[in-house]
This record gives sequence, C-alpha cells and structure tokens, in this order.
Amino acid sequence: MSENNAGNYNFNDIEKKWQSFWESNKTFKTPDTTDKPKYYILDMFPYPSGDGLHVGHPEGYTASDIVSRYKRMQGFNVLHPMGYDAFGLPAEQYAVQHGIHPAITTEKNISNIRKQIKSLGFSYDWDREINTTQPEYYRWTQWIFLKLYNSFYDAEQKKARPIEELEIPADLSDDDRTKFIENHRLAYESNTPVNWCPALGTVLANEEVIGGVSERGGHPVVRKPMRQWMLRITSYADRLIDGLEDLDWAYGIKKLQLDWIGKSIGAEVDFKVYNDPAKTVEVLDTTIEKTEHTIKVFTTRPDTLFGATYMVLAPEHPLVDEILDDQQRFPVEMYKHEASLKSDLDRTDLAKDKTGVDTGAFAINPVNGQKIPIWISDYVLISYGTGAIMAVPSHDSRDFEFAKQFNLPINAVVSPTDKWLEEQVQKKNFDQDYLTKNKLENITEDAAGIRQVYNNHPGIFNDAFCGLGTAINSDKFDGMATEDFKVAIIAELEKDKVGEKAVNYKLRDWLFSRQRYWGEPFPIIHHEDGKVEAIDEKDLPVLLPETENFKPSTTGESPLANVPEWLYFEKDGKKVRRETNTMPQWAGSCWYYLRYIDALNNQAPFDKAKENYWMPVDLYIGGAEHAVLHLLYARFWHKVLFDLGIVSTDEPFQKLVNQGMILGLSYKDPRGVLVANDLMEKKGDKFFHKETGEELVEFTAKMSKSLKNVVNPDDIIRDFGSDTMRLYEMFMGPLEANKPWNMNGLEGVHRFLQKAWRMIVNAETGKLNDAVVDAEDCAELLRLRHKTIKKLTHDIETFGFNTAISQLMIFTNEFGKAKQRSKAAMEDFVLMLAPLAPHIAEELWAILGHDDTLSYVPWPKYDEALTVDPEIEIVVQINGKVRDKFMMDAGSDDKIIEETAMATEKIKTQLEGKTIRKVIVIKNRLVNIVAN
RNA sequence: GCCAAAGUGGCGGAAUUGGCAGACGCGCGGGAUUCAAAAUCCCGUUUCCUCACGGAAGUGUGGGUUCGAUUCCCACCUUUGGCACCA
Repeated sequence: MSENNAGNYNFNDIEKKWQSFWESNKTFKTPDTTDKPKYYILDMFPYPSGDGLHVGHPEGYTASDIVSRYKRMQGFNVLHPMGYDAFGLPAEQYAVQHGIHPAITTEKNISNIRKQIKSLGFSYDWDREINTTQPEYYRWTQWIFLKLYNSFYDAEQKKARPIEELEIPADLSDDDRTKFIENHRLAYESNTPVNWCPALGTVLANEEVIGGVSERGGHPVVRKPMRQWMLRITSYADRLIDGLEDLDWAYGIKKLQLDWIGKSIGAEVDFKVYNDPAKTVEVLDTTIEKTEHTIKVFTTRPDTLFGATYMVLAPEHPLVDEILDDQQRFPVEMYKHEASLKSDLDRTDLAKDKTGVDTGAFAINPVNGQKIPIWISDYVLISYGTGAIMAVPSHDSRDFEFAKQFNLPINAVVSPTDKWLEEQVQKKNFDQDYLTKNKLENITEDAAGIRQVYNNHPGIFNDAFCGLGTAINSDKFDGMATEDFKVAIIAELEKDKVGEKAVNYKLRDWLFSRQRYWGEPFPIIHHEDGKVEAIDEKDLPVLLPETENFKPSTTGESPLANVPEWLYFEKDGKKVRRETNTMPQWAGSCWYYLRYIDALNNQAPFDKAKENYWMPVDLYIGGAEHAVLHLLYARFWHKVLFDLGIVSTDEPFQKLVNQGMILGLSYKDPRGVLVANDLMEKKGDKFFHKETGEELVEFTAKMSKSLKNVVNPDDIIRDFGSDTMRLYEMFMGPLEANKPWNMNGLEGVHRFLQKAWRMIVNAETGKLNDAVVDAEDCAELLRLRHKTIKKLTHDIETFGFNTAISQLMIFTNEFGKAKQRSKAAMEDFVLMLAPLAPHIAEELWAILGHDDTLSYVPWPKYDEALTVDPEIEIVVQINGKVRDKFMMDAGSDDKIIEETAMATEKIKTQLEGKTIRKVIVIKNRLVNIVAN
C-alpha cells in the first residue's frame, strides 16, 4: 500500500482486527436455549495431516460459513462447530519412523490446522471444538461401542433392542446360551478371512481395499483368517435403504449408497446332488433320492431354472470335498490350491478368460429332473449368496462365457425381444466357431428365421440375452412374461419345498477392528477360559497406554500387545487380558456431530434435551469421497442409537451438499506417463519436460504430493487476504462441480473488493466517501438495489454463490459510477457482502457508523414491486430469427404488442411479399411472426 | 463392461416454466490519466463474410418434437467420478 493513500483497502490489518474481535467477544458462541428457531450446519471435520489444509478444504468450509452467517442474519440460532478426526495411520507411521508419540504429532498438526482455519475467518463456535483422540471424547465412542455390543437386532420389530431382552431358547446348555447371545450382538467377534495388509500391518475393511490393494498407500492385500470384531450393519440394510428416501441428498450419492448395499430379490433353490456310480441315466424322475447332499443357490432369475445346464461352486465351498468324484480329486485340489494363492486382484482384473474344473459330480435340476454337472470356478464368490450358483448360460453373460469356454450345453428359455435380435444380426455378432460346430453356416438372417434358430441354439451370437422376455422351453410356463414367471415359479418351488423367495445384499458386516496403536481401545477383556467380557460403562474410558514402541507386535496383534502392564490385570481374583485391537478411524466420525451439541459434558455423551433441540443436522457439507464409507457408517450408528432411545431422529443428516473436488493442473508425456509439476517448463503456451525436452500435455488431476500440484491456501491469504480467497473459491464455479485450480480469476475478485471499498470509503482519508449521502437514490439505482437483494437471497439459499458474487459486482459497477449513492443502499450492500467476505464487510459497517458487529443485523429485505422494470424490451422474430427490438411498458396487452411489432419499418420490409401464417406473442418477452 | 454427473467464446463460467446464447470475471486490443510506470477509468472483444450498413453460422455429434430447443425426446462420441465376475 502506498503511504499517501492511508485509507486504502488494507486487508491484512482489517482481517487481523476482526478475527481478534470475533474471538475476544465470542461473537459466534451459540446458546443452547433461545426462542429463535435452530439451524445446525455441519462441516466434515478434517484429519489433521502434517501438510495442513490444501485449497480443497476451504471450499466446503467457506460455503457452510456463508450459509451460517446468512442464517444468523435471518434470525436463526445457528450451530456451526469444528473439530478434528485425529486418530489414524499417518501419525502412527510417523511415530514408527521417528519415535515421536502420535499424540505429540497430532497436537502439533492440530494447532497448525486450527491456525489455518481461523485465518479464513470462519464463524465457528470454538468453545465446542472436539478432538476424537482425547479421552474425554473417545470415552463416549467406547460407550457407544458398548451399546452396540449390548444390543441385538429384532428382525420382527425391525429395530435394535437391549441384549437382556433377547429371547433365548429354554433348553440350551450354558455354552450354547453364550454362543446364542454372541450370535445376536450388534458387535461380535468373527474368525472369517479378512483383508490383511502386510505392509500396513493391519486388516482393512472391504471398503478400504480398492482393486486388491489398500486404499491408502496402494499396498497388496491378502485374504487371511483372523479373529476380528465385526458390526452387524447388514441387519440394517433395509433400514439404510428406506431411510434415504426422505433425505435431501443429491440423487447420485443416494444411488452410490444403494449400489453399495446392493439389495437383490430372487429365490433360493435347492439342488440335490446325484451320486450315480454307473453314470448312465440322463433324465431322472425328480423324486429319486440318491444323495445325502443338497446345494443351495441364490438366483435373481428363478424364471430361467429350466435353462440351468450346470452348476458352479466357489472353490472354497465346503461341499466341494464331500461331493467330488474320486477321479477328479487331483485336478480339483490343484485348482483349489491355485485359487487360494490368487489375490483378489488376480481373481478379478486379470481373469479375462474363465477358469474352472469339473468335480465329476452331478446335481438334479429340481424343475425338470435333468442331470447337470457340477463345476468349481473362482468366478463364483464364496462371500456372496450361498457361494454356489445354478448356471444359465443362455441368459447370463458370465455363465455364457464359461459354457463356451468348456463346451457346456446352452439352452434357451427366454425368447429375446425383436430389438435385441435385430441388433445382433445388424452387428453381425455371430459366433462363427459355434455355427461351424453346429452346422449352422447357412443360417438365415431374417428376423423370424433367426428367432427360430436362436430358440434352439442360443449360442449363435457372441453375447447372451440377459433381458426380460417371454418364456420358452419351460414346460407349462411357456409364453409367460419374465416378471410373472418369477412369481409363479417361486410359488411352485415353495409348494414343493425345494426353494423360497430370498433377498441378498452386497453389503457385508463391517470389519471394525484394526491392529494399530493410534485408535480407540475396545472396552473388552478376555478371560483365560476364553470368555469375553465388556468393561462396565462407569469404568470408561479405557485409556491408551503410554509406550515407545509403536511397531506391530510379533504375534500380528497391535502394538498394545507389547505393553504388558496395560495388557494384563486382575479382576475378581482372576488374571484377565485386554482386547488389543483398536477401532478404525471411522469410529470417531460416526457420532462427532452429536458431541458438538454438548462438547464439554462429562456425565453423558450429550444432554438429551439439547440433542432434542439441535438434531437433525440441517445442512451437512463435505466431499463426495465420503459418499459410502463415512455416511453409511454414521447413519448405521445413528439408527442404533435411535432404536435405543438415545437420539431423537432416525436419520442424522437432513440435507447433504457435496462440494466438488478442486483439481490441480498436471502434465503427461506422449506415452501418458505423469510428470511432476516441478519437472515441467512452460515455453509460450506449450509445456516441455525439463530433462527430456519432450512436449507435455496439460490436464487436470487430483491434487497429490507426488505430482507436486498441491496448492496451499496460506500463500494466497498472505498475498490477497482471506476475503479474496473465500470469494475466489466461490466464484470459480458451482459448488458441486469439480474444477481445476488456476489463478486466473483471483485478480478479478480482489479488484471487486477494492472497488467495493472505494465505493464507500474515501481512499485518502479512510473516512466515509463524500458520495455516500443521506438521500434517495434514483429509480434505476433503487431498482438495482432491490433486484440485488432478491437475487442474493435466492442464490445463497440455493448455493449459487458464483452468481451471487457476480450480482454484487454489477451492483458495485453501477453504484460506483453514480455521483451520489444513498447510505441505506450502501448498508444493504455491506450486509449482503458480509456472509461472503466478512472481514471487509465488518470494517465497512464500522465506517458507515455502526459500533457493533453486523453478524446479527437482520438480512436486507426487498420490495417485489421495486424489482420490476417499468419498460421492457420486446424482441420481434420472423420465423424464429430476431429481426427487431423495441421498448414497451411492462405488462402491455398482447394485442398492442403485436400491433406495435407489425408496425415497425424493419418488420414491414421483411414481411413484404410474404403471407403471415401465425403470430405468437409472449408477454413481456417477444413476438414471433411465422410467414413465408 | 455397468452406474452417475457433465460437455457453451482464447479461459472460469451465466442463462426462472422451452422465448434475445455468451451475464459476471479473467485474458486480449484500443483509448484516457501519468514525465514514465503501477493503479484507476472508458470503449471493444463467439466465429465467418462485408470498408461499412448488414448478413450467415453457432451451446460435443447426428436425428426428432415445436412457431421457437443450451433447455424436452432418441441414438452416438468424449471427459470426470464410482463400481467391477454380487448370480
């Protein structure tokens, strides 16, 4: 700033001044009792990483802050808190490498990130700040775990109930009784195979494994059976689906959750295994029983049962060893061994060609008595459904591929739609090998003919028909539509007791334990006789022990197993051992929004009356990357707490808005290899590799350390101020859209703030600008003022911050030009600017002569009548093309508009020699003359 | 492969229910101010044809509905994000 302009916009001083004003006056402290209506605005709290915030974080925080400040001015009691999701792997890995306790690293990172957040001037109530790693907080995370542990899901009432209310069959032994109870708890121990990540030294939830490698770090993951804690989220699958309906969330996010839960409705069908040493009979009476085994399959297409020509079991299926034919024992064992060595990655991505082995055993198709072979293949997953399928190669693409690979029979039972058949013919999608093999080379290609051939040879194409159609080759069901057939066959199966309606979910129970130090310890102890016991609520928290060794223990347990004085203690005269697993990072974030309501309570997680007042969260803003994990887990916990009467709402987050990602500019070479930004050299408007000299292509990519395209907000705040930073992030585009970060528009919003400053302040004196007077504005300016209030009100309500800012720019451009401007208009302007750029607004408010903060001054009101233009430009079109324009009083009669339009010289000339066919008049907009 | 979102000037983006495409900002060009510069202010800026007046084309591509389509319908292409043998 130059010295002779003492009154210039000095953002540094202004921002410091007002941040300390807000802090020392506790301007944003939120009372829990007031007669104002409440509004709860929540941000997804950050993980305090060592790198601090990047420019993506403040985007969501700015948006929520704008709404918070706006709602306060609208007279709401606004709860707007902030905290830190501070347990997690990075601090622990840092501890392993540098020997510094995670608590120390975490505290250091938090104070850095807190400073960054405060420097943006967000209106949080800092007295409610929380940190998931503090015992005062995780005490209650453990408390909620005990609630889960001590509850079961009542399938009839469709809700969780205390475990004491579980009805236990009377005739059980003590052991079976315990087992029965364990099998119903919402938190339970399990020994099933889990995703073990050797590099991280811990297990991971399914959701944390992407394509066979860990989501964090990309390390290989293997399947390994281990004792783990699970949460019975699958019990809530239907509730989690149903609850979505009334939520004000983007459709895409709801869809992601629906897909993740993956509900499918179909039938379970029993296939009897047929052991026939003679191997002679091809078709059997269905009543024949030459078997002790039954294979249960799940299918969504019971209508295709007549087309089941073989079965497939997952290699891990327990019946494989029981049923297999001795002659096939060797290849089957080989295959099982190979499959067990394959990682998930190999089993999915790389397995383009299907593999499998015949067990030599047969099953009987329950609907037609046909004897069908049983194979094993890793395209059938042990973890979904029953781990076994009936294969209908004609109408399932996976079975189709497998059948072609191994020459298994393919029988059509659904006659395809005309459209599909035509498409196949048109694409010439014929399988030539199949045609040759079946002597069908001279196949006719007309539609009716092809259907005939298809119905007997569904293998003629390269694809299976998987859609809905009409039943064929299905005995008495022939001619039925797929949907009706499904209903009819399920009834039939149920009548014959060989199957029933069934529902399956992709969602699995939530693997809830990790072998780490830096997480919440489980409030669980193990007795020497193997009995498990929960620690009493009143003895919480179970504190993390002090240690200097953060490496995983040699037993595969967490580092907690290395602290014997913590691990063992005596209870009722018996030596007991603590649970060494810790909870995953998601635990703390599953209920933090409830703790904000009563952050300092040391008697309960929160006060019930306060919870009742504040919940649900009215607006939740955060990144779409948490669409499934965090949001699904938190909803699950919330529903359990609701069932137990601990919270008052069934769903926690009423409205959800996902801000888009801010992407970094990145570069790749001609081979598509990514090049870090510090190796890029710009010459003119082209980009080159500094070392190889190759030309590079610019594109946008997620910000990441390795690409060196991370932008830190601190630099921008230093050079332009946080008001500019806030405004710029909002001006870049719609909140929900992904957008690349580039500094192009930064200058523009900064200039806008300077203009706004000069509109009100005399830049030489720093006092009120002489042009600001106590007088009425002219009609045009008055109209602009009311239009601006109207637009700002609408745009903030609908998160259109970019257009809100552009309207304020228009306001500044116009009022800045005027020789005189009313003080009242300036005050309205400042109040409207306040949510977006609060520091400069507070300063301008003071210069306009007010003593106190504007944070609670009522939002300006507009008069609808004053937003309407008295004269409106009418467009005249001929055949839809604009030919002329003229001014007209607003609300003029259609007749007069039409006459005026026809009378103008231009239109008269244009219409010469043409016949008018039709004239369309749209009030206040246009006249369209159709003529030729 | 499947699902979701999105394709508009040199760039970010704007356009109530179908009704003047390109608001606002960046950049660029010209001018004013200045000893000069920065800053500021004013004018212009979709493309093509034309000295100009004016005209033509134009919202990913191709069709369709309509007096009129960035907006609605069908097919396709591209980008981003998610899922990925879930029977």
